[in-house]
Amino acid sequence: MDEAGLRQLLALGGQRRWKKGEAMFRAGDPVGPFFKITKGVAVVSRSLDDGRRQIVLLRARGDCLGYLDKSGRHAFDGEALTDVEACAFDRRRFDVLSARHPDLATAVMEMMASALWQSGRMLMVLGQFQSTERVAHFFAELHALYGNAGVPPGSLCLQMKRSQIAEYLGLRMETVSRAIGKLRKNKVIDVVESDEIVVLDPERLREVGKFAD
Amino acid sequence: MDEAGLRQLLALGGQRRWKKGEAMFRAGDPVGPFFKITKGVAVVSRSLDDGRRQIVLLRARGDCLGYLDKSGRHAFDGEALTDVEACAFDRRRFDVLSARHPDLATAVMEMMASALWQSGRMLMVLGQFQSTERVAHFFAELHALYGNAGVPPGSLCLQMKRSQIAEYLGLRMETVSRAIGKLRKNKVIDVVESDEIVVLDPERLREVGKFAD
DNA sequence: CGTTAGATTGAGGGGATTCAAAATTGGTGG
DNA sequence: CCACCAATTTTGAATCCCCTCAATCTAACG
Repeated sequence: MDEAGLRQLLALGGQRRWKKGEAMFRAGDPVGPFFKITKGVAVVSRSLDDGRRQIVLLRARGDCLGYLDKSGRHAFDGEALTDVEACAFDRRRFDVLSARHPDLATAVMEMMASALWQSGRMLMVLGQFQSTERVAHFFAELHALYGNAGVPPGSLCLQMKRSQIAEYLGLRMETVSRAIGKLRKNKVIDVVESDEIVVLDPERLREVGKFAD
Repeated sequence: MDEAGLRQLLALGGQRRWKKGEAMFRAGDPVGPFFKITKGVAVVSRSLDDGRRQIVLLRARGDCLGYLDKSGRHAFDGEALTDVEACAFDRRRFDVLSARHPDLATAVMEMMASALWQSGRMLMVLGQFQSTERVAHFFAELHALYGNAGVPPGSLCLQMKRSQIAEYLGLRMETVSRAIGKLRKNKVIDVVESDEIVVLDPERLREVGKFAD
């Protein structure tokens, strides 16, 4: 994307912040701007009136969220998992700009394609994997992500409580805890301070979690 | 989209056909053109080497498939569920055209957004619903689709074997069969000829299946 | 009428859930 | 620095739901 376009794009975005646990948007609310995260982690989720909740997507720095609408209203809930900072983009002005800049439209499509690919993988995980496989897959996924972004090799900071991991993996908190225990007993991972885990055997972790690419 | 653009678009597409059960593309294969279905139903799926398989998306007339790639290779399997006819579009030429026609880019984005919305809903189904809820949800979804497209009100032609429904809902064939039996006993649906079901009580079907909009 | 593919039904076992208790962690103020 | 409390995690026991494996039933077809 050329410089002028990039400057215009940045000009569109107002910086916004949320505290850990705060709602960024709620399903059913009229849609406002959408967001591109510059700091922190957020989750996109969906809830039933009986309390059941499913986390649909994890979003970190560089990812966008809040763009899915059903006739002008948010289709999902968005929540700050940690403290979050994000750029807010006005939809209409963004659309106008992207009509003039094909590169931008391409970037949006690539983002959506990546989200689709990821959720296709999660459908496999939720539909076919059992608990230990799901948890291993989750750790392997984080391991692959952190692989790029520093920290001592093999060390993962979860930033999610067991109950949130459970909501992501379609399990109960206790089941997640038991699965972690099993992986620990098998020396695949180690747990330090309950929200930091160390990958002892990446090979086996990917194997148990059927994690490819 | 204007007429000239539409004509160009159609000129891009070669018509292709598949017999019921045939593979349209396979995960790992180099990507070719993508497809827009003009007749029949197809499924997008993903398999593990141990034989477990998850159907990720159902695609009917008007839907596109085969556009998701991971560095030039198909990320999923595509299969004709019934006999299928589709328009095949060359990616590169399509991209060139869509760069000149913002409307086309918008249409693609809307298609992807709809697929994302749908798979978000399926994540909820697979992660949180129990068997009868899943099956009811599935029927309610079909009911809503067929609602538009004729046939006597309440009558659904499945076109899927129990084992395929099972692969879609993350269950076993036998469990699907039992769930159907339960819905039948409760007079929510009735079964005729094993691949045609009649919705007796749409209200309760949507209720059991937590189906909204 | 026999054959075959698909659907249903039954019995038994296993994995995840539920509910409850115990252990650990984290935060706060003394 | 430690005591104390709240929040979270872990563990245990009982239950439930789904899966597995097998047998039976049904429908379509030669």
